[in-house]
Amino acid sequence: MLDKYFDVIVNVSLFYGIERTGIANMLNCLKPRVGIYKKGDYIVTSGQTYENVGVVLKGTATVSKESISGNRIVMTLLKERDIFGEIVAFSSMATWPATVQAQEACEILFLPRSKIVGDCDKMCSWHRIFIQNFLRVISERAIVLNKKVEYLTIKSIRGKICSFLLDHYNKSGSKEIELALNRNELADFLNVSRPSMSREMSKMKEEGVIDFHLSTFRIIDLQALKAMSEL
Amino acid sequence: MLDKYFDVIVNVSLFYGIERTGIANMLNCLKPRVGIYKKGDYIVTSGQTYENVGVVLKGTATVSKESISGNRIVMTLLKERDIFGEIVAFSSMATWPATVQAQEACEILFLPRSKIVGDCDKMCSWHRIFIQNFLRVISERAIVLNKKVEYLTIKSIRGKICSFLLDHYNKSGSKEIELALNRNELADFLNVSRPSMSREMSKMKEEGVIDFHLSTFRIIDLQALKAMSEL
DNA sequence: CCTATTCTGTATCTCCAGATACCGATTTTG
DNA sequence: CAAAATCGGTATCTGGAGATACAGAATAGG
Repeated sequence: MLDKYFDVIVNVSLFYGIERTGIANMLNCLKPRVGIYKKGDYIVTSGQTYENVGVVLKGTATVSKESISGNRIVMTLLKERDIFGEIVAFSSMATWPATVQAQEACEILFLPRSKIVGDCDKMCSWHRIFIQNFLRVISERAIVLNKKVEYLTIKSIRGKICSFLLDHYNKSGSKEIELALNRNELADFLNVSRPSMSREMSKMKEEGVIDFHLSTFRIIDLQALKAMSEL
Repeated sequence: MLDKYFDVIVNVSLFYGIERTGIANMLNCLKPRVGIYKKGDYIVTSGQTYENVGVVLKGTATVSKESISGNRIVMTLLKERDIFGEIVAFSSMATWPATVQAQEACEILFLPRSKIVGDCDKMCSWHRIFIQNFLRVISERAIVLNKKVEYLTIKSIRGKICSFLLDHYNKSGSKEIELALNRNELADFLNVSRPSMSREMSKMKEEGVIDFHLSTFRIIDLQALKAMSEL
């Protein structure tokens, strides 16, 4: 029944490192449900009883949260192979904290939370890997959030830019940085306004700390960059 | 050998819901190590190879991070029964991202990461609970971080205060709120300066939206509070 | 119970960053 | 290839929040 989705499922991070036959056995034991949605359909709604971890098999969906005053804010965009609800699964929350809605026609795999840790008696070897994967996915989500908190905590725009560039430098080891984000997205990520960010970047270029053209950045004065990274 | 710590261990969140005998068996299988530290000793240092999840059995310790420019910033204070390193355990990180140092004489339990998911063949029932606990602890850490990101993303001080109070209201259901934080801690948490926060709170009091005296707050105009919660 | 210390509210001054508008550069698309 | 749409840099103006200083309230400690 899940055969047609197999090529997608095999590449879902929760199943990394498990062979096709293992996954097949596992799905047998997890007894997942597949939901099919039309564009605009609600996949889960905020406040609804939480029961399953979701996996997008096909299509795209938005994760949104109703703010206190009533406006909906889109928080994430989900695409094929993305997971949602994985953090709620094992917390003590009983309901969905956000709404997931089909942005285009969607097919979703639901893995029952109760089955994941396994009442599968023999706790087969692939099940162990599955749980490790689960732990890894959640942990990495936490690490990303932690990093985000670090950026947001920096007060000045300059400090944010410097930290951002330094992190890239530390990861790649190269003073030449190619960003995947455009200015709007970067400004959004750092939680500042685009013109203010541009202004600050231009100043830094003038001062000879960095150079850039469109999405290509180059660190010129590494020392200065470090010194300014936490103003 | 671990007998003297048992009353502490029983109350560690990772072991919730497991009977004493279960915990004893489990510790047998996890083969943990206990480390004893004097005040000021380094328990783990940033960059060191990651191997164990830590549990504070006795004493207090600080978690600190070296910023890029070299100053150390204390991020958390650990006390008896607190866990550290639980998020790194299952990520793909190979080294400690922060330093943990004994603030007073400390005794620490180290649970080897490799044993946690269990090469314990029969995956005993308490082991399953242990892993569920682990998942819960990490998930809840992620949820807290997520909440923190929400607060930090709000631009205005007023918005932050409103959201903060509303969250408390939603949790307790009461318009009378007793805070555990003092002004400095609250300002720190919201990442604003204390005088600026006080100024804003006073304005809101004047406007008849809230009332407060020291750590006792009262919501007067709930509608107004909601309306302002995301300026 | 009185002193010392910490905590909280308030005023002033300065300035950083947001909002807005606009233009040129770049990319997309028909 | 031309027209349209998106994207990026810059200028101006303004407001909100930070820094600092200080005084009164609350709490702790002897």
